[in-house]
Amino acid sequence: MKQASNDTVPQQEAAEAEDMPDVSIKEVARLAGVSIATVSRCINKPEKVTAKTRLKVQDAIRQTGYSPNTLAQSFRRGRTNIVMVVLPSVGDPFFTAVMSGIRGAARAKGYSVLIEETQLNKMTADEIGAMLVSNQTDGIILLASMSPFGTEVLSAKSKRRLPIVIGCETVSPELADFPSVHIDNIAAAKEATNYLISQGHQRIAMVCGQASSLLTKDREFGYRAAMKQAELSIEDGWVVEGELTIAGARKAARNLMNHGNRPTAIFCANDEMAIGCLHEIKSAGLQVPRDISIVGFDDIRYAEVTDPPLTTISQPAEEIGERVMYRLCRRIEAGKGASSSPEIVP
Amino acid sequence: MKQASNDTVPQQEAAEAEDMPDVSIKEVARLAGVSIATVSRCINKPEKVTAKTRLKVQDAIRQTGYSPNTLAQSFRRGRTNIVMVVLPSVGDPFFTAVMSGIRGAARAKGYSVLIEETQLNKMTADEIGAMLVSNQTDGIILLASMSPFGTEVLSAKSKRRLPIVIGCETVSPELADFPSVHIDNIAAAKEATNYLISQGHQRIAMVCGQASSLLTKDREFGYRAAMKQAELSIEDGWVVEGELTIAGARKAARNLMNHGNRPTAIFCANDEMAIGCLHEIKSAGLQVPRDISIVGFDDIRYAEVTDPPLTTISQPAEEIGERVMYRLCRRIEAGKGASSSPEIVP
DNA sequence: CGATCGATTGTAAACGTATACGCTGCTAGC
DNA sequence: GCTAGCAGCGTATACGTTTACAATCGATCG
Repeated sequence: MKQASNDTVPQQEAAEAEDMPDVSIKEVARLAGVSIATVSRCINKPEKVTAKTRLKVQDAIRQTGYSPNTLAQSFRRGRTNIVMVVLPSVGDPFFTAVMSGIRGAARAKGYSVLIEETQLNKMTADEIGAMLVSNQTDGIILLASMSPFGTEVLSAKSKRRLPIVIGCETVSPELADFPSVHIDNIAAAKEATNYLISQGHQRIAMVCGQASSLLTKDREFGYRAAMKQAELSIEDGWVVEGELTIAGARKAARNLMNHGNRPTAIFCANDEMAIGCLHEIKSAGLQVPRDISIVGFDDIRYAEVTDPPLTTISQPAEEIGERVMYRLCRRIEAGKGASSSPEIVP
Repeated sequence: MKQASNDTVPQQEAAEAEDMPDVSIKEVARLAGVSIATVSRCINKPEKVTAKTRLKVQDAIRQTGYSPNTLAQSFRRGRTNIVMVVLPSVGDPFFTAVMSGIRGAARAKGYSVLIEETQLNKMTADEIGAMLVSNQTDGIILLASMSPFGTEVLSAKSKRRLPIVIGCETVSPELADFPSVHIDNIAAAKEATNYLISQGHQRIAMVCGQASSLLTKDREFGYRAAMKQAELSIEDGWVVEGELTIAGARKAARNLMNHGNRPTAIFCANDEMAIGCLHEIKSAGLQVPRDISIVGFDDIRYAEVTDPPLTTISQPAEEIGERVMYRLCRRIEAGKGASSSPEIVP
């Protein structure tokens, strides 16, 4: 299990194509015998140029191996065609699926995607602010709650007119102004809880994430609502807050198993935690679902290969990703106006 | 399970800070009563400026809410402080872990990370080429094999002097010039196979990825070497090539279970496939490891929560990520020269 | 006190592209 | 054949920043 590295410098340098370090539009213009304006037009608005000159220019481009300096273009146009996605962790398969949708839409629209994580290397508010304000990007998709970072976002947004769209995460009051795409987490959590109730469970616990995650808080809210509606009581200690990781879930599961009034079912705020609970419970010698039932949330692909298969609430992750990206694109292209009316989709 | 969207336009506009759409260095200079050069120096080389003027300038900056135009900076400096990472799929937990290392190092060095996937939306060679050549980035980390995409990389590299470092993926001959960081996959695969042999297995199969992935090919090579060394034969149909997904692995597992001479052990090229095999075999009513043993590769975090726990070859994923990023940084900073001698690390 | 040198600041050019504006030449209508 | 109109192209400027070089200021030393 060794790690090997080699670091040889490429030697075959002057190959068939003598490498041109920096061929600019000027060189192309000179070679084609036209002005740089014409070259620029050939590239960006070919219909504004005669077929003849277009050919000349295209030849020159091919000959020089010219490709426009993206940095200069970005600078001139004030556009980078890069969007930033802020999410808690790229390790979460759910966000991975959302990213997949975002990326697909981004590719279709000609954008690159820059990813920033909030959880991984605990960022400071300053870092977040700097990140958002460094306008290397044309817009931002927030999949993570920004609430721990104060209102930096707001100021960033008001100063630079940077389009921001929120996905997945429920919108906190101070961000209510931004467009957002997400499922109705409260309703979905109610559904999950009702499912357990319909199976005859009365002592139902919940494992959710930290308070900073509005997402899981909404799910907790739905759970409590469903319990109340069914007139079932929630004992102290049945709602466990843990890190949104396997390890965090294990700890939560231990707490629940040691509870004086042990629940017969657990609703987990996401699948990763459900998987952690499942394993911890089985490790403790209990059986699932005979002794304790578990329901997860997100329907990540590992949910199908657990033993027993995990019951989970499915989110159309990719679709959410696509939608949020397209929404952002509209925002970017529209500059500022053009807001669409709210949509509801199944 | 509804999807709700709201798209209201922010209304509270002229808050306390009247938003300045585009305050440039000129405005700051005017306000501070100095030249723009001095302002620039205050920001980039504060030691070259008197404390008094520095204060004046800082005041002006605060007053105007100025922040440098990153696009102009990038253009001027010819640097974006963005690096690109090309990988097969962000969904793979192993690459996620590598990314985590990359990202940590990137943050430390002041870089943002732009991620591109090759597998997800099957890219054409042209797309890859365009991606690589659009020099919005200061350097590229290749975690995915570029072999399906021909030599675009090479030409991109020779034209622009774009630093490229390869990680994880074994280096194919035409890319041997680039620095790379990876474990010895052949040795690790041998180790895995030898482990199974030491457990008394004689009929050992392997599930690996497509031919395009040199990575899994190397692992196959190691497997074959170990088998040969132990004088064990490999029957036709024992080496199954499948997609590097759970579904792909299931199919492979079915093939192996239906094999006339059914193997007693399977070595999988990665954990995701191992998990797929595991589940498919259990679904077929066989027991693991009683009937068939399974060994995976990568040690992703879901490996610990399978039933039974997965035996797997661990890679220092984060460390690889860190190393490859630091290597790239050196490349970027050194411009062109400064190659270090090969290192071997446990 | 004056000259010299170093520290500090200002001036101006450059990076590569996009485009507003003006000029040229062509075509068509009379 | 002349002119009006227009398509095609060139000239020149702007974008915001960094930096080489010049200029200025102050201080120190002779």
